[in-house]
Amino acid sequence: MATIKDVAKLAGVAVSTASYALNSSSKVSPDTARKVLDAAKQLNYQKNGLARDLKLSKTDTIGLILSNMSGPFYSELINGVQEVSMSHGYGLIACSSLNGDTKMAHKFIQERRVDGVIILAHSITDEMIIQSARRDFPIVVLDRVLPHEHVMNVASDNVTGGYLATKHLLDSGHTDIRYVAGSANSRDNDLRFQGYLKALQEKGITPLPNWNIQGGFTKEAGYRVGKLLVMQGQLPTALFCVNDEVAIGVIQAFDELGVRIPDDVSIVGFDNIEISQYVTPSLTTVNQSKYEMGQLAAHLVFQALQGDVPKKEYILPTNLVLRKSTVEKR
Amino acid sequence: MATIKDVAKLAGVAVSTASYALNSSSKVSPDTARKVLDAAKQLNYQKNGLARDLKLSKTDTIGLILSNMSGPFYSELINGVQEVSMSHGYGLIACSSLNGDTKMAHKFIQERRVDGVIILAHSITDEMIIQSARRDFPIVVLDRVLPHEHVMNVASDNVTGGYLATKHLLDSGHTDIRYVAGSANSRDNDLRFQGYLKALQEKGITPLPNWNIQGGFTKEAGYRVGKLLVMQGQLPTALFCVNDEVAIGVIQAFDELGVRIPDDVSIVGFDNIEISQYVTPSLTTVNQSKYEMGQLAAHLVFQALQGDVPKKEYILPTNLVLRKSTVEKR
DNA sequence: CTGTTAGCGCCTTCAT
DNA sequence: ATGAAGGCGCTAACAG
Repeated sequence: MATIKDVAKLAGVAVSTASYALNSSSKVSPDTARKVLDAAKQLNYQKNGLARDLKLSKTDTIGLILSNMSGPFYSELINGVQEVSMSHGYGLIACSSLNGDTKMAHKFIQERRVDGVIILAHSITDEMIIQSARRDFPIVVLDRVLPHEHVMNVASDNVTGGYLATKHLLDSGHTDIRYVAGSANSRDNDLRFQGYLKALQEKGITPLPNWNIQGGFTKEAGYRVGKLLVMQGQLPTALFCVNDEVAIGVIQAFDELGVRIPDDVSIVGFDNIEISQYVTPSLTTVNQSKYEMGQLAAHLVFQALQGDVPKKEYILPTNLVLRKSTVEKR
Repeated sequence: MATIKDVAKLAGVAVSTASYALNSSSKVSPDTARKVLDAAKQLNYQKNGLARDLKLSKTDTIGLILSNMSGPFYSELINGVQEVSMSHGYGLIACSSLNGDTKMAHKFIQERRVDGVIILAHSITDEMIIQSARRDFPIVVLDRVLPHEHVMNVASDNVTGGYLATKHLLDSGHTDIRYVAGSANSRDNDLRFQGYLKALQEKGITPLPNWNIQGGFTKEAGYRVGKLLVMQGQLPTALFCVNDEVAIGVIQAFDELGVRIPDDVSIVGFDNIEISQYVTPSLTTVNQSKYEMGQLAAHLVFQALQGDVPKKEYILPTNLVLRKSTVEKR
């Protein structure tokens, strides 16, 4: 591998001059510049970015840590982050902590391989985050609350989302509305459940303990719950699922067992992932502003990087998307 | 930011000793190791990964360049790459060249910020790739042919895929089968079209020029083509679309205009993206082994990194997935 | 087992 | 406009 030294030698100039030329500084005469560039081409010179980053103590890139790079939820979020990063002349690299493998995340967060980081992965511990957040290393966490001088929190309004979903069902005449939960230790899950409870309470309905059904966050979990519900023979008239994937699993189970949606059971999901509009029946769901979330997160990183001290907590609105999986109860 | 020097000083040892301790080398006594680790904790020391990478001339991570990190096609591919990378103790970082922004890709490919790279993005030019491929910097390109000593090619069997799709339609009694194309300069598109032609020829059918319909690779393109076809009033009985997204766009247009699928028109897609099973009617399509593709690509990178010289070209099988968007012609 | 030291490749101040 | 030189933070010979 040719280094800048080789280029300088071949061009017959000093290293510093070569560096200037290569970075198109105006401090170098067009003539020498051309000589240097020629030499570089001849040697197929490629700059070592690591050396440059080390020297300058910055990478001009920000990192995005997801729990699963390929999940359906992330598409729009990524686009939001990407757009803003690009407009600031920064690059974006993403990694996942799939199966709890935090190795790469660790490299992002603890080893200065990026200038700032956005985290949407619960396998990254609060402790790890706190250890690294500094004025010159801003961290934005999505969907978790983590009070810290240099950590910013962005989340959707899960409570209102849960409330809207349940309210819609209530307004449609349903009274037996169950909640299909995600994992117990999830904040999202709790918040959505809170919204659900609030709506019920407003109507003076007290949910039975078994109305809160333990599920999970996956389609498979939803499928299992769906089957179980039918086999137990005690179908409610409406179901609010912690997210769309679960809802889709339930729909599939119901479909196989001859339960009609929405005629027998109305279903509402959460997230408004792309697939939700394509399933049959199309899924009524709570929309999160995923694209805006990505944009905001990235904006915050750059503000902090520029020395501003932005507000630390942000809640993005959610709204109900009416489709065909819910219907007025007759 | 504390450096290893600070840690060494606080622990009262030399930097090298600190380095050994921090990297849990056996050359250091448990006692000193503890001292060093304590000092590190006290200073909240965080290693500078860039310095380490520069010194060792390796990053232990490989890069994945996609044209759009958030496309529906990539999920499984990413998982395949990720799994293999992980099993080799390497990290994986991904970037996208969305809107032709090759800045980050450039950092991956030309600036040694990763140890090897997998490219599935046509905005990266062959020239750029050739410039960087070396024995110690393996590059795997997906869906393009690029003969080069240190570049490996992996692709799906697009021709057979196109053939199978068309053959299925033919076997179902269709004779007026049109092709909805992607962009003209796309190799995938050409290959799938070739398969289509081959199947027609076998049956002695000569396609009219207007059977090859210019579309694009997106849902919107498909939607436009769908509308156009109906407005022109000359519907074929079957359609083979360059990919699933286009097919879904067509389905949507047909649905809105009252054209029944598959009764009026049978439709076959390509890729078997996740959504294709959820649309109504579910989409008959050609499956690509996306997960295996990711695995293979990663494997090749690691083989090359270990000094092996793997075969340069790989074609992965495709197969037809029968669903409800096609039917026997009556 | 521990300390000294030479770079990895680059950028940039300071002289000239 | 160009050159010499220091140093970013780390690892790994080498010497003791």
